[in-house]
Amino acid sequence: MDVNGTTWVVLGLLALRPMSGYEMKQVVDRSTRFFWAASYGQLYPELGRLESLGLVAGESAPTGARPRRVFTLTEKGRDSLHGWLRASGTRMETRDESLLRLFFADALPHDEAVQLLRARADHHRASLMQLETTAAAAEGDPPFVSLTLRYGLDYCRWEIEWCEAQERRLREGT
Amino acid sequence: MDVNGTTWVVLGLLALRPMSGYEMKQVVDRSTRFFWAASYGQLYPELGRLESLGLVAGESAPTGARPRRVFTLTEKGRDSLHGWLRASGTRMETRDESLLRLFFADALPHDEAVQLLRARADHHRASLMQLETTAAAAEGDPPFVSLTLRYGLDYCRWEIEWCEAQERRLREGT
DNA sequence: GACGGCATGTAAGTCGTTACATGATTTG
DNA sequence: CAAATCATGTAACGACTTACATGCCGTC
Repeated sequence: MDVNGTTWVVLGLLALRPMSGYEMKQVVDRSTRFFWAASYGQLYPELGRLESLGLVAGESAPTGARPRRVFTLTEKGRDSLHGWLRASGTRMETRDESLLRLFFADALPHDEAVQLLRARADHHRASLMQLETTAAAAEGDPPFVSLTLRYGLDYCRWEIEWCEAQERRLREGT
Repeated sequence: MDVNGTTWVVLGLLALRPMSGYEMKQVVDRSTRFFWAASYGQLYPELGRLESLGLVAGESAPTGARPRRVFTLTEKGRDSLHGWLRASGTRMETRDESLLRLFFADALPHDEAVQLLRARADHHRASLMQLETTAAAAEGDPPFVSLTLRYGLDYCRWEIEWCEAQERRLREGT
């Protein structure tokens, strides 16, 4: 059937409620973006593909004269989604420039190297604030949607504490 | 000067010691891979490019009749590396299929959804064991190299605890 | 002498982002 | 009426992986 990551984003979002491609992008940017991003260049072609496979059904729902297509999950689409949710593949990839810097930080004078921990903590402090704003407007989310939001909050807090603890350790340890 | 992520991997590794492209791949696969992977298809072309820019210098160092090139960091290369280490860009991207599943888990019966937390914990338990093996053979690493290893260990432990705690919470909360 | 590891390199293909083109609608 | 937002779509580019091609070396 030929799937990719975007497939599951599309099917998963439509399991929550019918929506347009434009709306999907907005939802992704406020939620899964932190662990799974998606762009228009992926979303729109994938919607067309999944429609031709019969996993989603598109219906015209214009706003006045402005064209607009709203998609629904078909039974077949729901089956695929459930199949993936029950599957066990656990692909996990990260590109973390700040950790890469830390890894090579021995090339820097010790003081400057330790500073990198502070920069990393700051970055996660900013993410935390952003997530807290999101959380404030997230009443009534389904339980597992709010569980991943909680994950984001807990993870940021852990990162901040870890960086602070290591900074202390390195300053004392000298 | 036109840089990419592989640029910093190459320069950073050569700051540790001179090595060949083949060796770089091995080192990456045992260390930065978890937060910054690199393949031959990136490493070899990048080494050629950086050599022509004068940031690294290649020297022939065959093993018998088997050709082999060992690269060294030039002064210019060291300057570039320091520039990047002091820069503040903090690009951070993640593709975490297991979190994506969790986000969409409301489409599943509650029991099965909770199971996803166990699968995620198991995955991190496996990573932890792998890192512990790495750690056992990591005496004498430079301080910030072992700091990132410690990060991996601490992060895995935190993930496992988080999943277990949430699983308990969801089972009790019903 | 077969197999696994050393060693370099590239071609093909996938994945993903960015930026643009187009045009309707709402809001200040 | 200008600017922001709604809405769809694609083209070009860059990042990355996989698999292959090639051949030497050590060891069982």
